[in-house]
Amino acid sequence: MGALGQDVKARMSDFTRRCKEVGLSATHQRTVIYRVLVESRDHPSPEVVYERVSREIPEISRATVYKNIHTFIDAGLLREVSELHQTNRLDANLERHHHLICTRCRKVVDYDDDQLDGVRATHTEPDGFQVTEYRVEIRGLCSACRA
Amino acid sequence: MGALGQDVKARMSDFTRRCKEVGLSATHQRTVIYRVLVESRDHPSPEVVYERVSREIPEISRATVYKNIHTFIDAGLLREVSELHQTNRLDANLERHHHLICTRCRKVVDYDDDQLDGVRATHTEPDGFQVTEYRVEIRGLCSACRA
DNA sequence: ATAAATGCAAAGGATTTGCCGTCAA
DNA sequence: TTGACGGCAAATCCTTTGCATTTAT
Repeated sequence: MGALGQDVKARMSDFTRRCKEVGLSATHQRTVIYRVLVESRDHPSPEVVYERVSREIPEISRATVYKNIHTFIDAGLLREVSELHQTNRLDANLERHHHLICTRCRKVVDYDDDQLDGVRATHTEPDGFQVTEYRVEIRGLCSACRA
Repeated sequence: MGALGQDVKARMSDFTRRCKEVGLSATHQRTVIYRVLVESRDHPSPEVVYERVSREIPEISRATVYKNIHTFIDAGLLREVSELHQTNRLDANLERHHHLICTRCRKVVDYDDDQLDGVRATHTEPDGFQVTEYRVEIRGLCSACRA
């Protein structure tokens, strides 16, 4: 078993433990969905997760996949790459700037900070990417949602 | 006219100029859509843009708003806050890390970099936000899309 | 028994597409 | 008079919801 295998094993026992902590039953469906997620390195969409899980559980429904993705996110077992996926959000400000994003109400506020403008990766061409821009996303709760 | 007003004026002439450059007619609809975007500080969704534009042009259709948003993005007149809004993208890696995002094919790759982990805003509570996390998004073209 | 979890199908929301009419070069 | 643009409606894609059934405790 290679390094990834070890990792999957460790994360699956985290999964089991966390399920107990929050009172979730680790059903067969949930276990397979979570394992597929842990084994995926490509940040799959729910549809892709559904496809992959379907190979092991052909009868599974999309609803189960979607519901459990939410369940895992609520339990802190899973994250979204972007919280802004429900609808497009537009920005006519073409100057270099960053964003404050409220993870609760999805408010987005521009944030200018020279210090952040200087952010650079250590590696010049990370993973073969031709980098065009570094953007810092500052996540948290806006003043209204903190209250 | 306040500072924002000046800004809107300047950006609208950028708009007109850029339209000429790329051979787009600056129709009434386009001009109003773009002005609404420039005047909006809340990073609106296409639906919200449609509502705001509708006040001035009640007959406008959503299709026109959506089509022109794409047109503006292609022309470099407008940006998306997140390129990952068409579908959710999941991440079971709970360790602190950052992302490389290909703006063409939407590939997302994890990126670990101690240097980026140290990124902090200059202001302790920017805009009243209670910050929980700083994430750096490195945008560019992946090796496949560069080719 | 009781609550939680699944699956199906329908509904809902966001976005895109096809098509046709109109307008300007 | 040709191509670009706008508007309508249908289609599509993604996601959620309601409800009946099953499963676990």
